[in-house]
Amino acid sequence: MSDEREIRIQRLHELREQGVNPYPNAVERTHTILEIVQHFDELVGPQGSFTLVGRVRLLREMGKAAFAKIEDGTASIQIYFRINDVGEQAYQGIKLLDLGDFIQVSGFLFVTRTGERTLHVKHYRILAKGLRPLPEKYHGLEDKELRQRKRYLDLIANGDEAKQVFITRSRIITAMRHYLDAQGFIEVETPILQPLYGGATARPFVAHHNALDRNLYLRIAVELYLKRLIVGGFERVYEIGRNFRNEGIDRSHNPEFTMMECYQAYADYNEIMHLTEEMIAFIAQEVKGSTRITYQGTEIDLAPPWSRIPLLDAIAEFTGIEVNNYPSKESLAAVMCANGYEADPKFGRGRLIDDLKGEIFRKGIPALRQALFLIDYPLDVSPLAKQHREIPGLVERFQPFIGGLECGNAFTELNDPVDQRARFEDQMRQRAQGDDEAQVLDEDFLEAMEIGMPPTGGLGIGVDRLVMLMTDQESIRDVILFPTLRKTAEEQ
RNA sequence: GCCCGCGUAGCUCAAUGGCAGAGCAGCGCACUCUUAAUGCGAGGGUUGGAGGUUCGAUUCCUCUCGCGGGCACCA
Repeated sequence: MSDEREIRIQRLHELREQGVNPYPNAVERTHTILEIVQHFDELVGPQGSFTLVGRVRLLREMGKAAFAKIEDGTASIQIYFRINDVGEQAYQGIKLLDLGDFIQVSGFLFVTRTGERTLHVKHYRILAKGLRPLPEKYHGLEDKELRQRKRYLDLIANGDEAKQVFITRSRIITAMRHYLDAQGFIEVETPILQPLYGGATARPFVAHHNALDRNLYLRIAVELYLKRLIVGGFERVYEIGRNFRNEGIDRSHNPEFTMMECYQAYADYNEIMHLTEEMIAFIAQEVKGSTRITYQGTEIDLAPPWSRIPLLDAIAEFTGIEVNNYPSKESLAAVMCANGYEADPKFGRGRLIDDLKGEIFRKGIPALRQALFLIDYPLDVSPLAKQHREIPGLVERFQPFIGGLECGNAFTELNDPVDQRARFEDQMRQRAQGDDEAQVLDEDFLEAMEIGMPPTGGLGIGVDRLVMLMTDQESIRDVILFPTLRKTAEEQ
């Protein structure tokens, strides 16, 4: 490795000795390569003069002529050097060029004998010298670890395919903003460093602020801050931002991930369900040109309306367990074990029901791979959601599932401060019993709610998972440019 | 955290209880329309790391690090 680097450094010195600056400040460029490629037929001919820039991706020397391929951010094109045209001295300079160098080339356009559109170079100069070799040109970079650790190499070596995921990601977020803005939502920014964390069931990362000499938490959700803004009189707010949860890493979890949360005053979860399916269908239409997507081999139509399935009905249908027949956690745990499911006795009844939810998705049932809403969840695992208007023990909560991926969470927000305090106190009891993921009581938030919070519907969407769906990626690490990884051997 | 799999040259991959190989990249030479250019030549490795078994380990065993998959946890 250092061999090749040494050689390139040597060439760098040679360039400097010849009075050439290998890293000039100013660049000339008349066209992007894409502009040239798209209008080639109009521009072709020996009278033309075009100046392009790009990275050298291929270099074939043939004695007194040479072909290369350069690539800018838009496209790539073949270029042709001939000793008669660039001059002997400049031609010898090609020997100091390496794959990966950036160059600026000027010349006219022609078509080679074999039909390749090519720039015939009259003048060139180096724009930036690369000191390390690029990944192999044919197979590209296939090592998943290297692709993630050194994303720049992935983007170079695997080209359009690698870039497309992240271009689509950007478009998805843009489309999401357009949709919400058009619905009258305003985008806000709330603290990432929080004195108390809340809004989700998760362990936080802890940071220390030196000047204040206190710990702050990286947010696990933005929920409680957005609700304060609803109290403050904003009717529709949203935030798209990073959340941090101190938990394991797997195909659908990264410790830092992007979530969109929105809150709409005077709405309930039925209206939010409508918003959710409309928004995701809109995004698909904008990004894919269709509401139909294929995820991991399954065709999914995101066009509304999606089916709405009460959670307990789904569990009954796909596990045979009628949860309502087992009103205590002991009886539910017993029937779960009898049916071959694990039931950890330290969990509450709602949590057992939530586990059954996980089980039905693990079965890979085709009906559950479409876009759907599971609705009406147990109260004790939903401390921020309002009690169901008709069914005791449940709350008005739903989760959108697409392709079997849980990609959000929403409810009719609890706005009764007395009930909210009781729910927090229940969470604190669970915390005292050793559940370190139970939510913590936020007195300032309760005070806000006591000022008066209108009936409100709220939604959180896991943006990374939405990107996975729209780009047909099986791992969240493939839709995050720099996913969280372990330390390398050198770092330890 | 637990279980399974993987880790060989810069990249993509072979191989074997007995001298570790190929293609691409790099180096030298030749070649004025190439297309993963071609031909000739010479290089390149602590086989992730540490230890053990063995006359001999890259191969077998133990530990460890990293990656992937599954489980657990969560979204």
